[in-house]
Amino acid sequence: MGKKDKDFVKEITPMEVDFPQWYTDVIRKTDLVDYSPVKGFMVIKPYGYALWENIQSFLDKRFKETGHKNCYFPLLIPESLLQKEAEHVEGFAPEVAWVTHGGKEELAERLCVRPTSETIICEMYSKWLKSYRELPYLYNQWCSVVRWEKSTRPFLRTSEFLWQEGHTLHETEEQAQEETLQMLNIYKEMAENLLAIPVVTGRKSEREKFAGAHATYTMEALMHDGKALQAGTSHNLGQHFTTAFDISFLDRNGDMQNPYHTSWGVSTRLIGGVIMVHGDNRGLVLPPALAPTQVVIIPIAQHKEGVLDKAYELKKQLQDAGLRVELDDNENYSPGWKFNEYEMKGIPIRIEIGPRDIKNNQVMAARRDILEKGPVSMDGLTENIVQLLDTIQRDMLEKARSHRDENTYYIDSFEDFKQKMADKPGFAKAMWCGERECEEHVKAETAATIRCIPFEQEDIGDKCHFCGKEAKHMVYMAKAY
RNA sequence: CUGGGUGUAGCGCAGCUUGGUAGCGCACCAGAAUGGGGUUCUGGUGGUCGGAGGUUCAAAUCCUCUCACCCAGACCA
Repeated sequence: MGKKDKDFVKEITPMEVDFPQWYTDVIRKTDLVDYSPVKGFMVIKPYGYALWENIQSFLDKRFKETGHKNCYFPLLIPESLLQKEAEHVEGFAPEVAWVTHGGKEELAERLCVRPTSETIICEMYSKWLKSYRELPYLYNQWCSVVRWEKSTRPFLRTSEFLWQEGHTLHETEEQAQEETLQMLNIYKEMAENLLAIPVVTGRKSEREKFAGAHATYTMEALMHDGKALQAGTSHNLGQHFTTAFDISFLDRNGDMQNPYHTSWGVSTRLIGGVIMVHGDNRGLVLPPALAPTQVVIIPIAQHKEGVLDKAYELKKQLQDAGLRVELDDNENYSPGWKFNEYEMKGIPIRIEIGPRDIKNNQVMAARRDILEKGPVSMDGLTENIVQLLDTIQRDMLEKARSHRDENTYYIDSFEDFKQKMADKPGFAKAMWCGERECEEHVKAETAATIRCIPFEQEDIGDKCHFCGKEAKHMVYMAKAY
C-alpha cells in the first residue's frame, strides 16, 4: 500500500495553521453551502443537503419505530403566546425575528418567527387534550427555525437552521423522564453509528439548560481543535409549559391534571460536527453510513478499448449490492485532478480501473480515511468493498474516540485547569460545587463552560476544583462552539 | 453590541502613494494532443473598480458620508 506524499491540497489552509479558516475552506471548496444575500443565512447546496437527508432518514425511522408521528406547526407565533412562559421568553427574546407588517398594513399584534415551537405547539395541545386516554402525545416536526445570531458560521451557527423538534406529552413524570432519556439515546446511537462521532451524555447545569426546562440533557462531542460541540439536546420540561398554557386532562381518577412535557432536537449543526471531527488537510472525510456517495469509480485511460464498459459494469454490480456509487467519466479532467477532487469531498472509497487492472483482473481501491491504496481482485470485489466500507465506518469511530480520550484529562486545581485549557484544550473532568456563581466565575476567567454533568460519574475529589467548597458533581468542562 | 480588518471578473489578488479611463493567476467556453496523483498548448467570454455625493478637463486612485462582509470578544442549538 502506498501512502501519500502530500498531506494537503493547495485550496485548503492546513488546520494546524488556522482551524477556523480550514473549516471555512473545506465547506466552500466541497460545495456544501454558499453564503446568501442575507447575513447569517446560508444556502445549503445539494451535496450538503444530501448529508442532512441521510441524517433525517436515519432519525425519522427511529422516531417512527418508537411511536412518534410527524406533523407541522406554523412558522409564525403571536407575541402573546411567546410571553406565556416567563423563563422561556426571557431566554429567547433577544434573538427573535419579528413580523410587523402584512403587506402595507401594520399588524395589531407582532408575530415572531419561531426560534423553537414549544409555545405554538402547547397552545394547540391545550385545545386538543381532554383525557388520559389520548396520552401520550408523541409528535415531531421537521422544519427550520430562526434565531437572530450576532455572529454566524455555516452549519455551526446560522440565523436560520434546519432541525427536527419533538414535543411529547405524558401522563406521569416518570414517563416524561423516560421519553427524554430515550430520545437522547437515539441521538447518541445516531451520532455513533451514522456519524461515527463518539459523544458524552449527561445533564446540563441550570445556567446552560433550555429556557423553561425542568432539566436539559445533552450529548457533547469533541472537535479536532479540542473545542466541544453540543450535538443534540433533550429536555424534560416538566409541567412548566403545560401549566402556563393550561393544558389539562381528566386523569384515571377523574381529576384534572397537567400533563408532563418533553421536547428534543438536533439540527444541521451536526454536519459541522462531522466536518470538524473527521476532516483533515485534504478536506472532508465522510463516514460511509452518512456519505451520499460511498464509492467513486475513476476510469483511467478511458479512451482505450474496454475500460469504460468495465467501469460501468462495475458500477452496476456495486449498485445492485445496495451501495451508493458514482462514476466520473468526464474526459476534461485528468485522473489526478479527480483523485484530489473526490478526496476533498470525502468519498470513503475510490476505485481506479484502467487497462492494467483489467489485464490483471483487479482494481485499485483507495481509502479516504487513512489515504491508503492497493489492488483488490475482481473476484469477490463487491463483498470486499462492502466489508471495507464497514471497516472504514468502525475505524473512523475508533479514531475519533481515541482522539477524544487523548484530549480528556483530569485536573487537580483551578490553576491546573487554566493551564491545561490554555495549552491543550479538550474535555477536562472536574469536581464542581453546583453553584451558578462559581460556574460563571470559571467562564469569565477561562471562556470554558460546563458542558455536562455526565451520567457516568467518577469520584475524583471532595472539593470543588474551582472554589474549594464541597463538591456535588463531576462535570465535563470545555470551551464550546 | 465592542475592538480590528477588507471591499477591483465566479474565486484569489495587483493597480491607489505620484489622478489620464482596468490587469494577472485560477475557474469558465472552443479546439487539439494527453490520460495510474491537481496534463499541456492555442484561441476566447466575462468587470467599469461595494454605494452615494464632492474636488477636477479627467477619479479604481483624492475628500466626505454610507453600506456590506470577515476576524476576535460578549450572547447563543
